[in-house]
Amino acid sequence: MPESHKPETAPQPPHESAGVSTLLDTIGLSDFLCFAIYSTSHAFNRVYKPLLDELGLTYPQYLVMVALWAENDQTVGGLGAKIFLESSTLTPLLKRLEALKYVSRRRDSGDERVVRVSLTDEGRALRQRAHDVPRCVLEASGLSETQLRRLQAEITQLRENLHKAGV
Amino acid sequence: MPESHKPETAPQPPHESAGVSTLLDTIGLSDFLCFAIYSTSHAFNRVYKPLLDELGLTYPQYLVMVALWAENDQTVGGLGAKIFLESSTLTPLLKRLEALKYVSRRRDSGDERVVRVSLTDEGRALRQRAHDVPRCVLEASGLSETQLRRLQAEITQLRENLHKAGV
DNA sequence: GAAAAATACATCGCGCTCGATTTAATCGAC
DNA sequence: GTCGATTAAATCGAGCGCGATGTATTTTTC
Repeated sequence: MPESHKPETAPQPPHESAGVSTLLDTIGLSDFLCFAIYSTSHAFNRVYKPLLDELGLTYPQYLVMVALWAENDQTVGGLGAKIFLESSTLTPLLKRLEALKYVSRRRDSGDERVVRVSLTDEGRALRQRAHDVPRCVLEASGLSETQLRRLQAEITQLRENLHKAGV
Repeated sequence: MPESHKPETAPQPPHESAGVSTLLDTIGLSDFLCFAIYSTSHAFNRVYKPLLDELGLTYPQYLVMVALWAENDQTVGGLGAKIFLESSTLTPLLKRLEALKYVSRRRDSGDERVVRVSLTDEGRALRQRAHDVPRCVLEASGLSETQLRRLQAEITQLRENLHKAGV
């Protein structure tokens, strides 16, 4: 717990030529990568919302559907590992998808601890109705597919780093 | 509402040489930029949590404190414009910061509609205790400051694009 | 200067997210 | 086979986030 003794509060002009530690003292919100990610995540959500409203889905529900369209019949834990969500988040979310008739939830007959999540016919059919969603979002992003892929790869790498650090 | 009639569900191998529209049919979660952002946002949160727990703050509360350290005495609306949050989110959050004695909330005497949020002495003092947080997170990110700044700028641009699209 | 419109914040309901804990089933050691 | 440890989901409480709505104050319009 370092106890430096420097002046506080007043909006200081940024020191362009300062070293890292000094920079970290004088930065504002806009300098935080985490804030850029945080706020962009919300911005994506706002773009998705009107598109997903038509399907009756929220964004995390949509992610689950995408995962199931790619591979049907997954466990709660398996979905959580892919989407990085805990069962405490997924269980109620999946119950809502079940209430919407898009998925079914059944205990695995071989291992009664496991719950298997599968697409219903309506869940499968939804894929067609959701067909244009990624294209609409791609357009809203204003990025070329090349830019997008590079950015996607860099951020995914960043996520891996953070996971490793979070041991 | 496009009504194509193609086979569904089974995990198809990605067509490396396919055009955009076909690509969008066969992608999985890992191909979505929005998912990379979404999951990395959560990953950041997990890195921040143990650091902020010591200060009694959540991540969005920390953002408000950062904003106030940069410029004291801001309105609810002004904070919301910077952090991209609605009053429905900020009002209860600010009340919690007030309960923690880090900020005070007062109606503006000139315009009684406005609530001004200011740092308390404890809120100012917290800045010292939070001094190492950005450095810890920077280290966890595993990025050089150069990489970090470039990525931060690109994502901020992306956020601006999404805001424009979301008219 | 009174009525209408706009502004700033607060309230409410719903869903997401997590950590901590609980419950049930399976696996391992013996 | 039984006890203990492990595993998989579910449950609970707290906080975030938003859209819709409400309330009080200000500004605008006439």
